[in-house]
Order: sequence, then C-alpha cells, then structure tokens
Amino acid sequence: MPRYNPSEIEPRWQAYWDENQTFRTPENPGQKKRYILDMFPYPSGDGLHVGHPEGYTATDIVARFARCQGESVLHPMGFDAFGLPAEEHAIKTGEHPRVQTQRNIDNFTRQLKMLGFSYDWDRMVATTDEDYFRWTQWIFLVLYDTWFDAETQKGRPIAELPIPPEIATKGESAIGRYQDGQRLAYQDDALVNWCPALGTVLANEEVQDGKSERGDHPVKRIPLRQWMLRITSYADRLLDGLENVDWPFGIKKLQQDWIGRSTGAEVDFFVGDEAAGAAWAEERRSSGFPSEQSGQALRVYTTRPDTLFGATYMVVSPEHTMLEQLTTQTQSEQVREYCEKASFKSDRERADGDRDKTGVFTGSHATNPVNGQPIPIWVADYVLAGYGTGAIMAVPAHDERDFEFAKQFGLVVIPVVDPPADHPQRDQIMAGEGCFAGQGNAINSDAFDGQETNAVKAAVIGMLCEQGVGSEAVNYKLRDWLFSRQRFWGEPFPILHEVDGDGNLTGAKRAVPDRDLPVCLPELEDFKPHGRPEPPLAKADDDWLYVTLDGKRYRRETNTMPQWAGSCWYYLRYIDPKNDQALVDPGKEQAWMPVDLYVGGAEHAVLHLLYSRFWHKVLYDRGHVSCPEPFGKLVNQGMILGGVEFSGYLNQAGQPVSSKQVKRNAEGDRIGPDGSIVKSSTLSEDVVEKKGESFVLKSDPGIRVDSRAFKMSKSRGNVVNPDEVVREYGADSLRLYEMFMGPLEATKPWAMNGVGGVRNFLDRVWRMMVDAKADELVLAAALSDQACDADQNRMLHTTIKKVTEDTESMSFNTAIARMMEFTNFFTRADCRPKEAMQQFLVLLSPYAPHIAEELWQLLGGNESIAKQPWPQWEKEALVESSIEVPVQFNGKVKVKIQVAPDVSKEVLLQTALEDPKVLSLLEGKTIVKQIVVPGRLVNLVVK
RNA sequence: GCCGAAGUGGCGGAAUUGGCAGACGCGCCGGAUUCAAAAUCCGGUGAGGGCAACCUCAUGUGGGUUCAAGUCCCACCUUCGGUACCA
Repeated sequence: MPRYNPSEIEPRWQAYWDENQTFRTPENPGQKKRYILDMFPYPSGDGLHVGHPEGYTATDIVARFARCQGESVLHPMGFDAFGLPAEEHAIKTGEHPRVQTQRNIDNFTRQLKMLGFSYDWDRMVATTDEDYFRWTQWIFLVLYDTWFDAETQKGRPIAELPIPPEIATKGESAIGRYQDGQRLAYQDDALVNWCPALGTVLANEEVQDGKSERGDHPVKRIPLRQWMLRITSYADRLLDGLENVDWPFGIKKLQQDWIGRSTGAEVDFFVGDEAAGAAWAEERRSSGFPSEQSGQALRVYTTRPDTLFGATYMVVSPEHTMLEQLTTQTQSEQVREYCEKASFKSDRERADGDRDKTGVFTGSHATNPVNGQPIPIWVADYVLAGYGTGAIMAVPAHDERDFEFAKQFGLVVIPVVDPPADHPQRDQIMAGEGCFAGQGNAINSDAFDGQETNAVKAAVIGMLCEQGVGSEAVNYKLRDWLFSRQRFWGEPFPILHEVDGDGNLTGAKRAVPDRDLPVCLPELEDFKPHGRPEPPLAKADDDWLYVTLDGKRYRRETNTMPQWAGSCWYYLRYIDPKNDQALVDPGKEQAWMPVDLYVGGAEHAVLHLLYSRFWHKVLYDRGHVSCPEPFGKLVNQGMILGGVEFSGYLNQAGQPVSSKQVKRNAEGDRIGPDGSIVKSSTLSEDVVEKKGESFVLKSDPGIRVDSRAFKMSKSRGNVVNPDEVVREYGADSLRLYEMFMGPLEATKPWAMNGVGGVRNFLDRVWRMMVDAKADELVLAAALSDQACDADQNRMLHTTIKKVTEDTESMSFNTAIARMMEFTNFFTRADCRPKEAMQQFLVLLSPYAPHIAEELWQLLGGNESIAKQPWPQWEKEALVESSIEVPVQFNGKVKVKIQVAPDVSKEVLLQTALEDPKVLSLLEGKTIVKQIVVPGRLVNLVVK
C-alpha cells in the first residue's frame, strides 16, 4: 500500500543528503551570504529535548529557504562539550569524561540527523577537541597579552603599555608586575566554595543554603588565587554596541541592566582627628581630589550628590579595608562579631532572607563636607564591598534602604528634596517620617534651596571639585569575570608559573609559547578529589606539571576555564574549522561574518551573549576579526512546556476543595479554608469542564480546579522525547508541529493531538499527489499536465506570496496554515496541474524536507528539491475578478456587496447606495456622514 | 519591589496603516462510505435569543479618542519569565 510512511522515507533521504553532500557550504560565499547559527547544545546524557528542535527547525527552514533563493548559506552545528555532569559521572564511575562526552555527542548527532537538519556536518566542532581548544587557549593568551587603553577605548598589546618612570627604574620584575596589573586576564584572590568533607571546591550551583548539594556537608568560603577577565573595561563598548544590533528589545534591556552604568560622584568624608580637619581641607583645596583614597578620608560613591545635605550617617561594608581603623575600642568586639557573622553568609543568603537590615556602630564619626556636621559611621552588610567604593553616605529621607536602616536604629532623617505638591505622602516626607527617592526642589540645603534636583547635582559636584573633596564618577554593576574553575573537565590555562630552586613559586608567569599549544589535559589515575583546596589538575604527574623552558623551571597553571570559554567564539571556528595556522582565515572571516541570524533560548540573554561579545571586541581590537559585533540578528525561541494539566485539591478527609479557597501559608504550604494543609492531585481532562472564567469538576461545578502547563522536567514526568515522536509521527511532523504551535518567541504548551493534526496534513499532501488506492506507488489520477485555471492560479500564487513573506519574517505558523489551505483546495479539485504541485513542494520543502523530496522525485524531479529555485509569485495572478465589500451602518456590518477589486471611491459608494438591501435599510433615515475606503468598506452614519 | 512578555471560542492560535474578530489546526456534533470498525470524504461548531429572515452580546476589567478599537491613550487586575539591598 503506497501510504505515506515517514519511517521509510526519512532515513533514505537523510542518507542521500549525506552521500551527495547536498548541504556542503561553499568555501567562500557568492553574491549574497547568510550565516545562520543555532546556539550549540551541551550534549547531556538525556539526549535531545523537544526544546532543541524548536530553534533548530526555525533556522533550518531559513537556511533551506535562503539556499533555494540562491544565497550562499553557512549553517553549522557543534557541541559545547566541557561541563560538570561528565566530570561527576567520571568521579562516580572512573570512566574518563571524554568517553562519556563522545557517547553523548554521538547520540546527539544521531538525533539531529534523524530530524533532517541541513547542517554542513563537515564543519562540526566540539569544544573538547584538542584542535578546537588549542584556539580557545590561544585567544586566552590574546587576552593575557592585551591591556585596555581607556583613552582610545581600545585593547592594545601589552608591549605598548606605557611604563611610568618610577616603575621603570625599579627593574624587570617591577615592570612585569605593573604589566600583570593591567592585563585583560589577571590573577586575584577570590572566594571559592570549599567543602572539606568532600575534599573539593564546588561550583555555586552545587551549593545550597551553605551545604553541598551532594551529601549535605558544610561549605566554607575561602580565598583562592583565581583568573579574572577585565570585562569591566569594555563596559561602555558593550553598552554602545547594542545600538547597532537587531536584537529583541527585552534582551538589550537585560544586558544594559546587567552592565548597569550609573553616573554620580565620589565624595571624601574626613574621618581624621577633629583638630586636623581644617588643615586637611586646606590641603585638599590646593592639591585637588586624589585618584586613590587616603587614610584620612572615607570615600563614597553616590548617584545623588544633590542630597549631600541630608547625609546623616555613613555605612561601610563588613569587608571594607578602613573598617579596622574606623572602629573604636569600645565597639571593636561588637564589630568583630558582626563581621564574622557576615562572612559566613553567602552572597545569596545576604541577598535573600527576610531582608531585615542589620548593622553595628563603629564608634567613629566623619565630617559631612558640605556643612561640617559630624555623622556616625556604621558597618552593615546591606552595603556591598564590590560596588562603588564599598562605602556609602546614607540619606534616609531619600533612599528606601537608608530609610529602613535609620528607622531600625533610630538615626536622624533630614529631608532635603521637596516632593511635588501632589505627592500623597508629602507631609510625612517633609516631617522626616517618609522616604522620597524622586526628584524635586532642594530644601535644607543652604545656597541650593529651591533649585531642581539635576541643577543641584551639577552645582554640588562643581563645589566638591573646587574643594578637592569630590569628583564626577561613573560606576557599573558589571564585575570582572571570574574565569577559573577548580575542575578537571575544562580547558587548561596555557600559563606557566616560575618556580625557584626550592620549588616555590616566584610570582613570575609566562605564557605557553604558541608552538606548544594546545596544552592538553593530563592523564589521571582517577577523577576523585584529592582533598586539598586546589584544582584536580594538581594531582597530575610531575611530567605534566613541571616544564623547563629557556633554562627556567615552571609549574603549570592547574585551574581550568569555565564552560563559557568554548562557547565564546565557536561561531568563528565554523567558518574555517580545520585551519591549523589560525583560529580562522582572515579572508573567510571577512566573507562570512557577522552571523546574520542567531537563534537560541533566552536563558543566555546575558552571560553567554555578553561574554562572547566581549571576546569578539578584544579580537576586533587586536585585528583578528573584522566586525565589531558578532551577532547581527538575534531571536529567542520560547520555551515549550509540558501538556496542560488539571489539578484539584483534597483536604485531610479526602474531600475536594475549590482552588479558589486554597491559599498559601507562611511556610509556603497550600492550605484550605479551615487552615489545614491540602493535597494537590492531577485530574484527567474528561472529569473537568469550563465554567465561566475557570475550569470546574463536572461532578461538582462548585469545585474550581487549576489548569496550567508546566516546564518539562524529569521529576514531573512530563518530558516529551523526540525519538518517540519521530517513531510515531515522523520527523517532518515533529518539525511542522513545533513550527505550527504558535509564534517562535512564545511560550507554548505541548499537545500530542497537535502532532497528529500536522501529520494529518502531510497525509493529505501525500494523497493529493499519490493514488492511495492503487497497489503500486503511482501518481493520483487527478494530476494533470494542464495549466492551472484562474482560480487555481490565484490559489497557487497567493500561497507562494504568503509562504515567501511569512518564511522571511519567521512567521512559520501562518505559512503552514496557508499551505494547509492550499492542500484543502487542491484535494477538492478533480484536476491538479503538476506545475502547481511542483511549485507547492518547493514551498513545503524547508518545512517538511523528506516528504517534499520524495514527492518531488515521484513527480519526475531528478535532483534534490533543495537545489530548486524558490517560486516567484505573479502579481497579475493574485487579482480577483470581484471582491466582497462590507457596508456598515454606524460601524456595524449590515450588507455585503460585490464589486470589482480596483473600483474607485465614487463607484464603490454609488454601488453601495444602489444596493436594494441598503436602500431598504435607509428608508426613513438620513445619512449624516459617509466613509468610503476603496477595496475595504463603506460606512454610512445614519440618523 | 523592579524589569520584560502576555491576556482573543472547550484548547493551540489568526487578524496589513485602526477597517468584516475567530484564518489554520485540535476537540466536539452530524452525514456519506462500510456487514462493522479503523481510515477517508462532506458539512456544522463563540455565547444568548428567534419558526425564520435576523437580532443582541462578545478579544482580562473600567474609562477615553474615533464614522470605526483586539489594535491607539489613561487607570487597574491576572498570569508567565527574569532579577534582587548596585547607593
């Protein structure tokens, strides 16, 4: 029986494409190029998730569409294969991570090929390949060799870094240290999660509530020498670059907020002896504002210098370097205790929790530079060490956090900004009993009284500058990127640390020479932790660990790079994946970059996309790439949720409780109206019905039930496996369904019925061309060599137009709807011109490539349909002989009239007014106004 | 709290510059075919009213602009996603 059988057709065409290298990328693009990129997956042991093919199908459609239009297409795929799970697996089983990774890559490759994606598999890369990470290491060395010239806002070779004379005179090693302090890749002490019980350093994701996720052991935060990347230098460049890319507004906003640029002022508050205050101020007036803060002053950053008159106290973070100096004897015990408690809290704990503010008085005071008032200095963990100067001036009247803190500890509140007259809490605020963070006119601010916020800001900064106690300043939320991990399964750093005769580190470093790249991972006996707070690579044999170069002995860096490293630049390697002389050939890079379309999940909105933009800009500054931004157009696919679930609630007695009455108590448990905890239970679709706004039990309409789709997860058991969908419906159906579900960007629930629906469509397409009743595979009798009649021609050409436009704009769901209409129309026709069928198959081929190839061949095509030119629509064919135009009375449609499509305004109105129905409706009424939109409608306003 | 996205039939979703709300699909109902079923084909399907032609009401809620609002403006509600003391 010649029925549509995807399980037979699909593997056959996949093999054909493989053998014929149908989707091989031209080495250099022709007239028009399109680089279409997917975010490559982490090859997890679970295999492909239905979320993967969503974005992959979208890009595949665009790629196949562009090829048919004669463009040169680069559409590659690879694997982001370093990562924690493979290492966990290795620790447990002793199997090398490489083995498991390879197995997973093979499985992913099989699944991706099963879906018929038109990737150029010859260009596949995996970040774990030695000839890939050789270049990851090479780029790291570019970062290591670069400093950021703030003046030109450009990264430059470290050799070009001007050395200040006072450093130059101190000799080689001083110069080396100075350079190290300026490199984009540098070392610093940072806190890591050390778990003594497990004997290993943990990633942040592996720590929950201060305990290890595995085994629930306590985790301590200890400082360790770490590699950092100076991404903050590029903050302005990363911000400005966003203006020139075609990205969703939301993602740009997210990146902007992440970078978090703010402008304000740095201000020094005198903290020395009262007696020395006048001399200090005098000295500052002549010397000006120093770039580094000195011991006699506490420096703060503020975005509201205009509120300086309202600064009634100061706060330093528990980690502030001046804290000890500021703490008086009587307070020292309290302060010490407070800081110790704070140090046990993780970043997350400090942020979460009840948010009740805590803090301790240091015992000392500072002098407010604008009015000479002494104000107390506190220490509190609501001030972060890593932002600004790690200290603030507190203006409780105009900052929510300061206000809360002041209330709690009974500190003075002085309003210095008068809110707008219509502000509901103006009286409270003016009385110092409320907080107002907006703008207004200054009060209680001496000479500045009455001036508007922005004017006061500028004036105060001017005054501070003059006195040498303040200066304009810019700050960013963005922090430097902590780039090292204490892990085995990552790229080793190509860095050598010099050791002296006794085997101790001298502090000097050097890059591994280019010719010695890649630095491969050492062979280890096993992957178990060695029990020291050091990376696992420290377990390696001395053969690997120690290197002699130019007569000096070195120890290798034992940290590895984070998973982000490999994904920062993979889009460049696809362009020239086998090049062993350079990461990419400059000519090819120039020809293919930038990426024209980049599709992936929104979870990478900040980190991955920011990191790779940063690397790209460094490579750009150093002349290794030709464009300033890597990704021209970005699209975020929406999440695919599991099927809709209905859930009802049962009380202790097993009685159903309406979801309307279910609330959450303080512990987060669901409770019924009587306050007792209720249990949620999943209901099948046929015991519920819609009533009004919500769903209720059929058996008891008084009981409301919740209906919702959830994120797919193993624990919920709602994960859909692509292998099963392909087995049951075929890859073309899966592709088509994922595109038909709704707009690509939307979050959508899965419904297996819907897959059946698109499969039904493909069955109809099959029967439109194949005789389903014959024993052999023969064309349907209705197929004919005749030309289309006018109606058929119009159907064909409107379909070509719609599918072309919708595919270009990535409105895949409506393109598919139109192809369904085409199929419904021609299935009904007794005569189906082959010409129309062939053109239709080309339209269908990007969406459902296997069935399109099969039917194309059956209709006599002898080359892959992927090589066919995209059909063109003819304007003349779209024209209809007559159209229906509604005639409205007072905006409501009452009558419909038939007119020629190109009818003029006058004729349209006249036709409408002559229509017998219109005439009868007009009886006894007068037309007040008439609106005529040619080809659209007639609206008569009558009385 | 803040930021972002979104609320349209039983469900997923369509709807050019404001111009016939509900394309297409699922589900459901009816019919044809069949000994019967599956499959297929044809028709119907927002709600309420009427024998009917038709009428009334409908795009989260309440206002507004307009000849005309799902679409524009104002206020609010709900859901989802992100984020969290950044001075």
